[in-house]
Amino acid sequence: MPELPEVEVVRSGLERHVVGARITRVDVLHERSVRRHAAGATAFAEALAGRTVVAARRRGKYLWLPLDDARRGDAILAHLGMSGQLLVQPVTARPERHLRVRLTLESADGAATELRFVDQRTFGGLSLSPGGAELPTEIAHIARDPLDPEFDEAYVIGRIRRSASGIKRLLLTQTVLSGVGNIYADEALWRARIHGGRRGDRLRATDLRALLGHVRDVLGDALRQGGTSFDALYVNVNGQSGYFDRSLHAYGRVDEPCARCGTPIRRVAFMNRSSYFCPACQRPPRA
DNA sequence: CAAACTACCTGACTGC
DNA sequence: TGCAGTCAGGTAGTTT
Repeated sequence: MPELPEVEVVRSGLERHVVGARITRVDVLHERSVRRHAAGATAFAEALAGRTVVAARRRGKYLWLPLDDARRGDAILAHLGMSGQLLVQPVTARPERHLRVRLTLESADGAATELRFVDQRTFGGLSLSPGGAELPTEIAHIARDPLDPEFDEAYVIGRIRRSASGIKRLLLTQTVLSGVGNIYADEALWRARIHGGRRGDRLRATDLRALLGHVRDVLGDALRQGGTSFDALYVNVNGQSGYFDRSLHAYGRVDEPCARCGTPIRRVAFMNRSSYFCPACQRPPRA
């Protein structure tokens, strides 16, 4: 399940293997994967043909690939959703089961490869952002992520302390800070010994500073290990799985002993998904 | 305006 | 063996 570390692994792979390549052909095999491109699949394919990828950027879980011709200043915008993958493959490789969009590329030395968007659950997708080379307007509302050099911790703490929502819900709100999903939210809260149901406006600034430090650490740790992978749905740009799941302390560990105190990890329903926490280390707020 | 809820999607898995 | 039900969860859009 791609969160920020996984998306960053993909971005750096694209930077290495796709920047500088020219798009010679686009095949949209599943309309839903380009649904964010309002003009439709045919227009998407026609607009990309002949263009050259000049960079690979990221904010939170969004990726974009600015294209040549600075006057146009457009970019391919991508989100992996739940199960999306971007794979660089030789043209001879068999089509993947859930191959949705295929970009045929010609690198500077004339070699042909393919950038393939593969996505089982089709929550992800590609689109063309007309003026989005610097920051696509479609994601202007997405806050900076904790690994961004210009991440404004004081601003984020201020936002949290003015909200009556639970802290886990706030960590998942991409307009407050971006890049954190269910897995890393649970891990950071476990590290900080804070229960996800505690209200933002009832947390001390010092505790929030520590929590955001843990968020940064857990994202950084996962990034150094190449991202998390649970079910082979996520693989990086060359098809390699991450292995951070072995280092998780809370997420997915229901009934297993807490690594700090031995109390069994609990699982509770939360926003149509699950939250995992240690009921001893992370004291729930009064109802 | 903030906060909370729902639709979207496929495949692995569980229980009868 | 088959089949219905559950679960995984990020985001946009809708409702409260």
